[in-house]
Amino acid sequence: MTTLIAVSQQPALSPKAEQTRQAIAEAAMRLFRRDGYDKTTMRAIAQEAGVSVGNAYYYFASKDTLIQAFYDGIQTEHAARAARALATETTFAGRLHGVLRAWLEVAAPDHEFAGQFFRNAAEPTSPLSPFSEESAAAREASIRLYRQVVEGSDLKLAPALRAELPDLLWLMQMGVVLFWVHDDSAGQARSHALVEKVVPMVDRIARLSRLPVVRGLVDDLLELMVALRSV
Amino acid sequence: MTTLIAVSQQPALSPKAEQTRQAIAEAAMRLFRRDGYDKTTMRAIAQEAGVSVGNAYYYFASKDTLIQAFYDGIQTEHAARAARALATETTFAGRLHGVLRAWLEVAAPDHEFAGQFFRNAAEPTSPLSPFSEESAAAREASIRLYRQVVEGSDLKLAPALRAELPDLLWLMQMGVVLFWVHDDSAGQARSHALVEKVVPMVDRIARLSRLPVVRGLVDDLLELMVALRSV
DNA sequence: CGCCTCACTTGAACATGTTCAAAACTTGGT
DNA sequence: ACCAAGTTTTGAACATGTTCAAGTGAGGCG
Repeated sequence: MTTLIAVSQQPALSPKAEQTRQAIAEAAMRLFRRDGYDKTTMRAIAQEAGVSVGNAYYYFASKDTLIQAFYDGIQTEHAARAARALATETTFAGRLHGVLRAWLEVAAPDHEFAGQFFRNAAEPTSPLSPFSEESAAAREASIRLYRQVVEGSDLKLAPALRAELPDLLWLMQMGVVLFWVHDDSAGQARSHALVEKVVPMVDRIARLSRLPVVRGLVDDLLELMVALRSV
Repeated sequence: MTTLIAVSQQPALSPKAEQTRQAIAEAAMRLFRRDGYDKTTMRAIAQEAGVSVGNAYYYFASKDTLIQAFYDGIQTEHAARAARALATETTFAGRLHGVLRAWLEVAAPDHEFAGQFFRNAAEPTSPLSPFSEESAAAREASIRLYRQVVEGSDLKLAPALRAELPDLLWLMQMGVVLFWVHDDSAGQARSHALVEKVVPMVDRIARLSRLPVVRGLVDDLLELMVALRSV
C-alpha cells in the first residue's frame, strides 16, 4: 500500500498562487534555519520572498502555521529513511532501532530551531499539537510506520497487544522527541543513549509479554488504553 | 528536615515595594483567571493593580514570569493537601493515589487557564520548564513528596529501586500533568480514569519487582537512568 | 473591445509585549 | 532643613504579529 499521501488540503490554487505560496514557505524556512524562529520576523519573511506582509497572511493564517512545512519535511524524510532501515532489518529490535535512529538523524540539523517553536506544538489547542485533529494525517502515517515495524518482524505477540503496539510505539516516539527537545548534550548524545537503551528494553518486554507475570501487566496496560478511549 | 523553603530569590524589597509587587501579581492572577492568559494584556494588569506598565516590568521580567505565582500556588496547595492524604493512607497504592488525586483536585479550577500557558512550560529554555535550573527547588520539593509516599509505605523494594523510585514517580506525575493538560473531557474525567488505572499498575509492578523476570526489567530501567545521567 | 468578477496583492493601521530615559520619591548623612 | 545617592514609578516609544479596506490584474462574457 503506497498511496501518495495528500498532505495538502487547500482548495487548489492557480499555478501562480501556488508559486507565491511556495516562495513564502521557502523564505520562511530559510530564515528560520538561519536566524531561529523568534528572531525571524514576518516582515523579513515577506521581504525575503519578495511579497508584502499581508500576502504572507493570505496564504498562512499565522507565523506558527509556517512551520507546518517543517513538520511535513521531517515527516517525509523520516518515512523515507525509515523505509531503508525496514528494508534491511528483520528483527523487531533492529527495526525499531532503525526507525528511531532515523528520526534522530533526520531531525538533528534542526535541533536548536526545533526547541524554539516546540511550545507551539505543546499547546493543546494548537493545530500543531501531535494530538490535534489537524495533524491526524501525519500521526496516522507515523503509526503506520510502527505497524510495519511490528508486522515485518519476527515478533510473536498476543493478538490484543499486536493491535495496540503500534500506537504504543508511536507514543514512545513522542516521548523520545520530548526528551530530544530538552536534550542539550553535544550531538544529542543523551537522546541516542536513550534510544540505545530503550530499544532492547522494549524488545525484552514484548518478548516476555506472554509469560504469566508480564502478561498480567501488559493486560493492565491494554485495559488502560481501552478505558481512556471510552471515557 | 523542615527548613523553611525560601522560594523568593529577590534581593529583599522595601515593604512598600513588596506591596506593589504583590498588587501586580494578584491583579495578574485575577485577570488571568477571569479572562485567560492570552486575553489579559499587560496594560490591563497594570491598570488593575493601579500602576504603570513600566512598573510591572520593574518587578517582573516578562508576562510569562507572572505565572510563576500560579505555579507556586499550586505547588504549595498540593503539598498541603497531599500531606493530609499521607497522614491517613498507609499502603503504597493508597498513598500514591492520594497524592496524585490531590494534584488533580488542586489544579482543577485552573484547567482551562493552564492549557493556555502550558506552552511556556514546555519550551526547554524557559525558566518555567519543570526541568529547568530555576524550578529545581519546586522539582525537588515535589520529589521529596514522592519519597514520603515510598518511605511511609509498606512497600518492600530492592534498595536500588527504592532510591530511584521517587524520581520515577515524579516523572510519572509529569506524564499525568501532560495528559491532564490535553484532557478536554468533562471534569477531566479521563485524567481521573488514568490515575485510577495507573496507580494499581505501578503498585503491582513495584510489588513484583523482586520476582526474577520483572527484576530484570527493572534493572534495565535503573541502568537506563544511570546511563542518561552520566552522558 | 469594454466591462465585470474575483483571486490575488498591498501597505498602512492596530494590538500588545517590551524597553528606556526621565521624573518622582525615599533615605541616610550632614 | 538640605543634599546626594539610590530606589521606584512613569508614560511615551519601539518591535512585531495580525487585520483590513482598498488596489491590481487576469480571465470570461456580451
